[in-house]
Amino acid sequence: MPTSNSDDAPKRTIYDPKAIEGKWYEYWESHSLFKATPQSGKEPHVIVMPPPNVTGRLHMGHALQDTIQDAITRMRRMQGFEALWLPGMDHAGLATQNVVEKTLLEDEGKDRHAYGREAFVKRVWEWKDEYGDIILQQKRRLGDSCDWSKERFTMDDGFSRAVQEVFVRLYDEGLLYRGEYLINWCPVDQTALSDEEVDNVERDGHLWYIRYPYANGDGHIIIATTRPETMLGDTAIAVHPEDDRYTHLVGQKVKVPLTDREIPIIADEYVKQDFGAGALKITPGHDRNDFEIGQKHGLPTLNIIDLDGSINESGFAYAGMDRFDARKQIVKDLEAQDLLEKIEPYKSTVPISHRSKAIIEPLISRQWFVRMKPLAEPAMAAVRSGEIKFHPKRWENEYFRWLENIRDWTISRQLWWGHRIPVWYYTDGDGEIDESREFVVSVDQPEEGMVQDEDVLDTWFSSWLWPFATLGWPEETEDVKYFYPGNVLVSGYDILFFWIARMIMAGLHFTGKVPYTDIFITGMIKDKLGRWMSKSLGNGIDPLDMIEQYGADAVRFSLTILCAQGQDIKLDPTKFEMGRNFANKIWNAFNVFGQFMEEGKEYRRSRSFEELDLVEKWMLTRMNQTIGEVDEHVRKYRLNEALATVYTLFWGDYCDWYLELIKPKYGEQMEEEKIALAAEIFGQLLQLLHPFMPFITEELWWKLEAREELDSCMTSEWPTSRENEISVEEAGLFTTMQEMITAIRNIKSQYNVPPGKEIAAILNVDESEADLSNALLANSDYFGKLAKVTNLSVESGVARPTASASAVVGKSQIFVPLADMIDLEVERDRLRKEIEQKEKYRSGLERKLQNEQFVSQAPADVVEKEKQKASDAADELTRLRTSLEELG
RNA sequence: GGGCGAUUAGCUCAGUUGGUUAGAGCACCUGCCUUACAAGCAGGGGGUCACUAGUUCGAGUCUAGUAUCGCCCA
Repeated sequence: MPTSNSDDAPKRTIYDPKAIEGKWYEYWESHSLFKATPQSGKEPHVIVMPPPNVTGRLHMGHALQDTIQDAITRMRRMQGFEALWLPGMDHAGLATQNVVEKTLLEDEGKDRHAYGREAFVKRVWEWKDEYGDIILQQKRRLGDSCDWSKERFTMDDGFSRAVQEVFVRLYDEGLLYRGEYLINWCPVDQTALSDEEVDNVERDGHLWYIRYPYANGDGHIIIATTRPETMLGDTAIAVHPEDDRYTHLVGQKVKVPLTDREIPIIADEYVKQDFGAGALKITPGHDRNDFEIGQKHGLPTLNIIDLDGSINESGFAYAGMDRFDARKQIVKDLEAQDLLEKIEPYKSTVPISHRSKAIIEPLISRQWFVRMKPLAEPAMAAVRSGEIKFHPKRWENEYFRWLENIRDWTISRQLWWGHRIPVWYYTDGDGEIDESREFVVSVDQPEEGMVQDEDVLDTWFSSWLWPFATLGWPEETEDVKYFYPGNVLVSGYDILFFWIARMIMAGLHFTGKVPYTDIFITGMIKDKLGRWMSKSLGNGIDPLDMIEQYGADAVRFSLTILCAQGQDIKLDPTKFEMGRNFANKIWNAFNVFGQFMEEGKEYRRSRSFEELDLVEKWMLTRMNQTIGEVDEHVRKYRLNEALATVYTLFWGDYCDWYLELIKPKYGEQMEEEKIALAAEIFGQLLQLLHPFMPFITEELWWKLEAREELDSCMTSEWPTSRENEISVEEAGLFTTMQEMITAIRNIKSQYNVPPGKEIAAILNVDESEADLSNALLANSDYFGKLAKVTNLSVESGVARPTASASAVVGKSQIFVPLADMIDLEVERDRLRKEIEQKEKYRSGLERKLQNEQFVSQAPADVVEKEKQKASDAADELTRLRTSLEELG
């Protein structure tokens, strides 16, 4: 009876990322290995990190983008660049103010007004100091190799100065103005917003058809509206100038129901004749299109909605009511007066605040604006000329479309947390602003007694300066001179307009240079059903949980391999198993030779390339070919391809074939020469993997040989392809042997021969292939190790032994004698199936070659290749048929 | 309404300038605890590349159109 003894059970070795990740991050950071200095004498490579919100927590989008930025940075560093990845945070005006306000309300029951501005801002700073760098700590868990000594915050002193100087400069240049225009007002956050902060969403609503009675006589005109409450602010009815139904009415007046006002009927081509009843009410005070029509026709503009979203004192009976309550009441009153023609269900587009999700109220307000057209022109030119390239390229279209239709930017915000607008007003005796005197635009207070504008600037008005203000601009610092302009920006398409486009404008306008030459636009991370991850859906995947569960390297590996050409990523936590399994594979692969290494001993290969074994030459050839491929993929920003290439090399070639062949039998020692080469190649693989999987590669780097303080895989020199260690011919011989071994394994599997069972095999090699014969004879042990062929004979012109299975590889035949195990019918089926397949393949090629146009028009090398394939296939078919005949 | 993207194996996705018999991971089937790894090894099955037409010697790849899904802008 077989007994099981737990002591005999194989020892399980599983890679434990937690045991090493913290240690190496601490090592890198404490030894200042992430630091970049202008004095290095090297060529700089610069990436500025998109600054996360100070209130933010690490999410999968950060994890993806940081992984990419870090991989590029680490690779460039290894390639000899002075690689700077500059980190920092954004003060995120509204978000931060909201967070602190909420905390104050919960803890102390006070709102910010109870505190007062100065005290409140002080509280926000205290909050920032306490919680503000959580996300940056989280980024360290990912392995981000940024230069923390250069960390910046958009509200720190130097940065604030830069923001205010930019304001003054734009004002002096006539690119910044104050004025009363229709803006997006958020009644919840009580501030103006830029167009980019407003989402237009389709909602189920209604179309109300309302009768406006003629002022002089009977009858009425019917208009259709989605917002009946705004009728209180109507200043005209518009019809299309060519609409026969209405042209005779133009110039007449109608009564605005529920008010005492009369308004004219005007003609404007903007009106769509087939929409509603073909007549449109015009409310210049609360609709952007109506505002433009109003301007055009010189209509008065009535403001009927207050900043809190309620109807103001101009609203007759509805004054004081919330805008949506007023809508209900107005509809009810219209109905009562028989002025409501009908109600239709209607999908209308409603403007929503991106942040608060409240319905935006367009209203007239005095704000500060940036004139964007003059800034947009050079920004477009920089991309059009190719000076800046988008990856993938298609985002250029989106960029152009936005810039071509750009509108002025509302930059003032009615908040307390942010950069105070550097504008000063004279006051009268009571301390009130004296509007009769011109304001002064200045960073510093121009005169005693003047008061500063109450408003602050849009957060993006500071972050658009990020690529250079972080380096000390407007001062001409060493950092600015050396590190600016940068190289690559990595970001998601969600902030293409908010940030990326504006940074290009700012860079060109203020420094005269593009801020970077390449923009890598990533896809967005979605849940496995393709939905955005959100708190409300509860479908988010926390990167820190994933790091905890699978390790940072695994998370980075999976995110990189999934990140293809800007496509969104549908993420499922099980995807990280891919990375975890690979890390475990790497870990265990080291043990194959690592277990034989003596501590402190140096292993250096003494054999030249020519003296190596066939499999070693093959492995080095594969290695040296692949390094170039990896570089090429990275150059084209195909990081997924680069990583997949190394993955295949490591797992498919190094582990599955090379290590399997060089590892010693149980109980035997491994030769030092074998260890030396295995370690040499392993080291290069670690280097190629390091940018993607920094922790495990660093750990194993130190196990590979004795290192000195300050050594690191991350600062080691990136491997280059050694052309003199490539032998295509010998690698080809090995590849043929791989095919033969696979064929034998296949036969064993088909005949249910246990993989471990020892067998014999006969290789019938064509006389023309002496190199192959020699290689097989010299390396017959490969067959023993990988297919348990203990008795291999290599011959020419032999016939098939009876009771054997066969296979064809190139010009060679393989016979595997299987004694009484052979089932002739099974073997015939195998061969017939293969002949059928091969014949189909061959006839396809023949057809192609018989096509005269192919032969005459296709490139010669393609035709030659096809001919070779056809003749190879014909050879193989002959051998397969012979085998079948020999079976009888 | 305008623009963009996607549609490839059961699932999730790669596929570069048009040129091997279209690949990977997971899942599935068979056999393996073979002393690095069962988070593994070996072998295998599985595809009308959404559809239609075109360009071409040759199309997953280029062009036009259709369908479905998604995103952005108005």
